[in-house]
Amino acid sequence: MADGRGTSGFSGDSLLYLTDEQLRQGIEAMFFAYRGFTDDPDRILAELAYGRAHHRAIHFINRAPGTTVNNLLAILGVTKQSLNRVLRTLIADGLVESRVGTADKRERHLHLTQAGAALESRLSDAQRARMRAAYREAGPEAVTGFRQVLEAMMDADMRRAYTRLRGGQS
Amino acid sequence: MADGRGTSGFSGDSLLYLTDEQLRQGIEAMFFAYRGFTDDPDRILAELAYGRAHHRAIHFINRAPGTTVNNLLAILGVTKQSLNRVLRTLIADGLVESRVGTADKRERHLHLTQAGAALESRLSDAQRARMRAAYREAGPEAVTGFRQVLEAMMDADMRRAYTRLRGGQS
DNA sequence: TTGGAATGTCAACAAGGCTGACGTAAACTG
DNA sequence: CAGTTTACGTCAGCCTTGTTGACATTCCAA
Repeated sequence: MADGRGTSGFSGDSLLYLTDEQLRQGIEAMFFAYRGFTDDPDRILAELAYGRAHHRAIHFINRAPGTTVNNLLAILGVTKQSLNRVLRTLIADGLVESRVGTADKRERHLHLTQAGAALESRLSDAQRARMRAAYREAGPEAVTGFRQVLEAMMDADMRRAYTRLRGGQS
Repeated sequence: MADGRGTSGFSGDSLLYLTDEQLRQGIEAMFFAYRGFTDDPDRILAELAYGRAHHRAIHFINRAPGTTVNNLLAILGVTKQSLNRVLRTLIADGLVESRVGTADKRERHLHLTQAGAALESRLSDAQRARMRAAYREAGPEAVTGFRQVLEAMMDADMRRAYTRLRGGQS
C-alpha cells in the first residue's frame, strides 16, 4: 500500500507523477487553495453576520431556482436541521422566499428575492474574480486539467449532482 | 465587473474559458471535490473522536518535525487558542510530543510519537489513495494543470508557505 | 533591571455540524 | 377508506472548531 509507483517498471508514459511526494504536494495544494477559494466571500459574509453555510445555500438556490428543500439537502450533504437553521435566517431576513409547491403541496420551492440575488452577486463576483485571475494565470490547458482532476476526485453521487447542475451532458 | 470576457474581442487564443459560466463550474467543481478530498480521512477520524483540525495538525507536524506552535499557526491560519485545544488533546493522547526549546525556552517544538506517526500514515494513505486514483484517471498533463491552477488560487503568503514546504525551489 | 514583545495556556462564547424525537400535512397504496 | 410513506419544520442537546479576552512565562533591549 502507498507504494507510490504502482506496478514495478514503467508502462507507457512515466508514472513519476504518482509518487507519494507528488500526491502529498497535491494534497497540500488543495488545502491552501481552498482557503484562498473561500477567503473573499468569507470576508463579505462576516460583515453581515452570515457564514459559509449561508453562502452555500444562496449559491445553489440561485443556481437552481425553485429547488426543493430535499434537493438542496442532497447537494449540500448536511442534515435538514442544519440546513433549516440557515434557511430560517435567510427567509427571516428576506433573502430567500419559500413557496408551497403547486403539484405537491408538501414541497417548498426556494427562490432568491431581489435582496438575495444582490448578495449572491456580490459573493459570486468576489469568488469569480479570484478564480478568473487564477484561470488567466494558468491558461486554458491548465484549466482543462484542473477540471478533470477535480471531477475525478468527487464521489460518484457528487459527480452526478455536479454534471446535472452543469446541464446534464456527459 | 464580472464581465466574463475580460477585454472586448479576443486576444490570441480563445478566452471562452473565462466566461462566468465556466468560472461557476470551476467553483462548484472545487466545492464537490473538496468534499471527496476530506471524506476518507474524516471517516477514520470519526472513529477516534477526532476532527479535521486534528488531521491538519498531525499532517503538518509530520511534514515539518520540530516545528514550533507559532510556525504551525501561520500555516494553518487559525488562532493559537484554537490550535492549542487540538494540540492539548493530541499530547494528552500520546500522539504528539511537545519539547521545550533549548535556545528559546518560550518555544515548544512539536514531534509525532510512534502512535502519532501511525495515525498519520493511516490518514495519509486513505487520502493519497483517492488522490492517486484521480491523478491516474486524469493523466499527467491534467495533473500539471491542476497544480498550476491551485497554486494561482492561493493567497500570496500561502503560496510562500506551500513552496517552502515543497522544498523552497520556485 | 525593568518594561515591552513574543510564546504559549486557560476560560468562555458562537457558528454550524450532528443525532434523536416529535408534529403536521399531503400523497400514495392496498 | 385506512394505514403508510414522504416532505418539511422544530425542539433539545451534543461536539468540533473557530473566535476574543485574560494571564503566565521567557527573552531582549533600553
